[in-house]
Amino acid sequence: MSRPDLERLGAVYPRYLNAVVLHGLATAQAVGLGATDLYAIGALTFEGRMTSGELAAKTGLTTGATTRLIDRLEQRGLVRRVPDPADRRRVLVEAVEDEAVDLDDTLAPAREKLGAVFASCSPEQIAALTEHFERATPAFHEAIEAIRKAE
Amino acid sequence: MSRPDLERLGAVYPRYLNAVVLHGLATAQAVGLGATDLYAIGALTFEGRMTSGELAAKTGLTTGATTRLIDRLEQRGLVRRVPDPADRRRVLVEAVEDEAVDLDDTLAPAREKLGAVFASCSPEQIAALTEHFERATPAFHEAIEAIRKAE
DNA sequence: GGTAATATCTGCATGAAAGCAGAGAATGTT
DNA sequence: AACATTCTCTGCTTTCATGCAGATATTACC
Repeated sequence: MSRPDLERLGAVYPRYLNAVVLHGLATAQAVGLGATDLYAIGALTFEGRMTSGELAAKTGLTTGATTRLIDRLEQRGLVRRVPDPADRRRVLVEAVEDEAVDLDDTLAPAREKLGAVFASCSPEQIAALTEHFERATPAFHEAIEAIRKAE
Repeated sequence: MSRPDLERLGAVYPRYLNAVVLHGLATAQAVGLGATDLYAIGALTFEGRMTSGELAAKTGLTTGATTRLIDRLEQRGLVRRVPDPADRRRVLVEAVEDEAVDLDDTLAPAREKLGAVFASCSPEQIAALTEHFERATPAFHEAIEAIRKAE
């Protein structure tokens, strides 16, 4: 791979990441949630129900703070507490589908604009992007883990 | 473009974005900054000096809150206030290079892991990714603007 | 030159998020 | 059956980012 290509990527990529994060912050603020709360909803939506403790690990919060986080989300009807039948100390938390309406509205502009970006891609480009996202996602999660361990 | 391709992208992409945002949050926390503060540094680094008011517009904060944001960053030596010679009401803010050492360390894991992801791409894939990032960045910024207007 | 508009800063107040330490409930371990 | 461990929750406290409204300084307009 030629050097100019990599240089261009190196210039573009940080700005891109910055924009993604800022969009996340703006979204959270628009729906009246903290950024961590918004992430938690995402995690619950994408990965399904999990225990309070698992959510604490994912968010990097203490278990106490996580209880409060779940309280907040439950009060807004975005999330539901379900007792774990197998271990009654545990609480399973699951996202309430259909209740994230305003969140959906807030994400609409991004969906629209990025939809346009993707729509003008060739199938080969879509394939390349999909593969990248698939590989980058675990990379970010590993980096998160490394960051937290280093603290 | 075939439907299965788009479905796969639709499944992967939200998780990817979630991971990026979470990484941003974890990074901010690791260096002891708020998420907004971290974004501000990025904006100043990538776009160069700007006035306090411009920074307020970019972050979505009031000018008062932005003054405090600059105070915080200045106290840590990450940012510098420079009087605008053309208009002495204004204050230009610029990132202090070389001072973001711990931030660099915190970003190191992501750089490494994502570097590996990019390194195993063909030149064509790199080109597709770079082009995507270039087009997605303004799309996100437009979406941010739309979100804030809708509020 | 005098008044209005603009840009940043300050004081004050508030709300919200998170940590910590201990309580309560359930499970496992010997 | 007793004890230790695990999981979530609660009370309390602290920290901190942010808004708001007014103060101050500078520039623009008439």
